[in-house]
Amino acid sequence: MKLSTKGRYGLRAMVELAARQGEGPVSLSLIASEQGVSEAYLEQLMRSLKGAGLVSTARGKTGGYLLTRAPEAITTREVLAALEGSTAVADCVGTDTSVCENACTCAARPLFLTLQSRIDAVLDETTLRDLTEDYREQKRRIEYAKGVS
Amino acid sequence: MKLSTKGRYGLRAMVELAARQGEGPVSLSLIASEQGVSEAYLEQLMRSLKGAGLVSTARGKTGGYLLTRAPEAITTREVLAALEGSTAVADCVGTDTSVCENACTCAARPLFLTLQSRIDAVLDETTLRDLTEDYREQKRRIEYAKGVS
DNA sequence: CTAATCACGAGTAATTCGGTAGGGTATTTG
DNA sequence: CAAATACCCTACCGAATTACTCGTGATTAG
Repeated sequence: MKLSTKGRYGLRAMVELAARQGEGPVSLSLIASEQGVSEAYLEQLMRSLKGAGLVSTARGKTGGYLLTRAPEAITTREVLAALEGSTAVADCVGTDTSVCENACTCAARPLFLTLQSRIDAVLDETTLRDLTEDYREQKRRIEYAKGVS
Repeated sequence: MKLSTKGRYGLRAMVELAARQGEGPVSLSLIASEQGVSEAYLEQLMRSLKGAGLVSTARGKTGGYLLTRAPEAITTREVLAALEGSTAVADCVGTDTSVCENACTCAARPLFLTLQSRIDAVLDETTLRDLTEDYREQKRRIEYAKGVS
């Protein structure tokens, strides 16, 4: 059931990108240092995200990554699907219906179906904008705490 | 995000047990053949379930496995937790709060928290009885189809 | 006794996870 | 142009996990 680091790191990178929208291309090294992830590893994740059409890139000296859509138009489900391949809890409820379609005698399938629909509902209704707001709020609190101490 | 075979097979075994309640101890070989799982592997899963107190066993010639509670009193969350260790989607929202408690700067944590609560809600409200009803219905349809052909 | 059953620990092949290493290509700044 | 700074891509690798199997023993009905 657990999400892999791909999903977690990639999601955080996307939030970082959303928080810096309008600043122009954001470099890999900045995202990596800000989120505490290895540059080489993060690059792989960014490639997956690019392949899914969620980010675009600018090469060259002032290059970096950019969201292709507004943060509120990118759902966390899209992000996770791009990174983890799918958000399905079991093959028989995934997008690939060739496996175990309706002939499936699996006693647990009804559970998986409702589970999947609820999970996807949360992921569909949560966009990068939602997460970015929380993130900014969190950063403000940390800055404030620093000023006090 | 995907459930392992432990969770899937174990859940199916529990449904089989629930469907045969009142028939006395159900042997491993019967469950395994009925659900199409290797006997040796299933035994391990049953051990986990026994360790969690969800099934009891009878040894000897007419031995086998029994549910310790009524099917409607066993939630799918209990079963999955016994088999997979936990139903947490990330360590920072699991039962072990020592990891990444509230000081966590993770941008994705709010998402994980709501996701987790929705997942657990489904798993808590779905009992073995619910799945057993679907299973019996399914078996009836298959028997009927056989009679027709 | 003996055949059928659960009990338990060890081993193992395959896969996934979580990266690292290192070269290549495009673009910009000076 | 040249050098620096990006992204682009492939391959590999160690460790952990998954998904099993096997062998041996204990227990009980008939």
